[in-house]
Amino acid sequence: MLRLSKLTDYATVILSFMAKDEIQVHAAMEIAAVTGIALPTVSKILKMLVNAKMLISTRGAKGGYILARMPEEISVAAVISALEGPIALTECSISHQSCEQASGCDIRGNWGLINQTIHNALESVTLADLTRPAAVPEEVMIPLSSLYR
Amino acid sequence: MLRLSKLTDYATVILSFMAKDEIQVHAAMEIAAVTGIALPTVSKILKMLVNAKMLISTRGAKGGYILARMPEEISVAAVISALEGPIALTECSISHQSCEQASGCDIRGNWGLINQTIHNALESVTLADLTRPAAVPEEVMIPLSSLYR
DNA sequence: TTAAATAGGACTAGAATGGTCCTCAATCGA
DNA sequence: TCGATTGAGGACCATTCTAGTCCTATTTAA
Repeated sequence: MLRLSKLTDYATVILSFMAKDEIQVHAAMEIAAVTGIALPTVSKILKMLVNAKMLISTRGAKGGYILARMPEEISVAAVISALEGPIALTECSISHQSCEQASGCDIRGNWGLINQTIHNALESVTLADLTRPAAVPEEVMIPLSSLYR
Repeated sequence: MLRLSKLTDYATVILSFMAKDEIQVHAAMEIAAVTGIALPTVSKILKMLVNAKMLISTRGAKGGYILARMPEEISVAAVISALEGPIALTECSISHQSCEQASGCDIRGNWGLINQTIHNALESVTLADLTRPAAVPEEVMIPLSSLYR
């Protein structure tokens, strides 16, 4: 199914809520209330996004979270990476250690291309695109052939 | 990590081996020996591919498996679907049942676009492309804006 | 000083995944 | 006809991963 984890899904929901008024500080509890996601889970996700330098946190009373960058500068690819690590379809695409497959590994190079293609697609969509349903994002072409050298 | 299951990875290895001489019938045991994947696992994958009408099987002595279509006509998207079901990043993209998120669901439409984009990318790469490392696949453009109405 | 928030990590239950195995059915060839 | 070979179908298990919860420490505003 090529699935994205539930947490990543939640993250996009949370981030798009925050993107609506990006200069406002939001507490975890507020976000939980608005999105309907349980507080501990929201909290966990927010911490991950802070670690990924995607959000900035303020501790203490009146504290909370705020976007570190403009919604236009936060790509879906970045969100996925923050929650799930590097975007790659296959194991070998990440760690280039020896893979034990006897004959199959000449495929790897091409998997790299597929990964690249998908990465480009995800990179081209930003939080801003997600929050504005009818908006047309900037034109992005992904000519497969250009990925081959 | 946006990961593909190991079985799907294996499937591509198996299929590319079979694509090398596509008119030959290959037994599961032979494939296991060549690819280095354990026989029961190979067997399981082959059965799935048969169910997906991607391979044709012959029972009995001298039996085995053969590609149902030409390598050029088998897309990576089809392989993934065969092993993992419909390609979709989020749950809601598959079953359009009500999703309980209070405010986040205006995002859904745009997730659909991302899914479509990725699907197109995977659809545009075929088994033939995977087996010929240096080959340039047919030019495929994926203008994001065209996906919006 | 107290209340409100986040930081960091441990922990658990449940689901999914990868992998194995067994029995039945079909086909070929001697 | 019979036996060997090969796939079909499904049950099954162990391990890993995921989602989700909770606890304690730290920071800050009032």
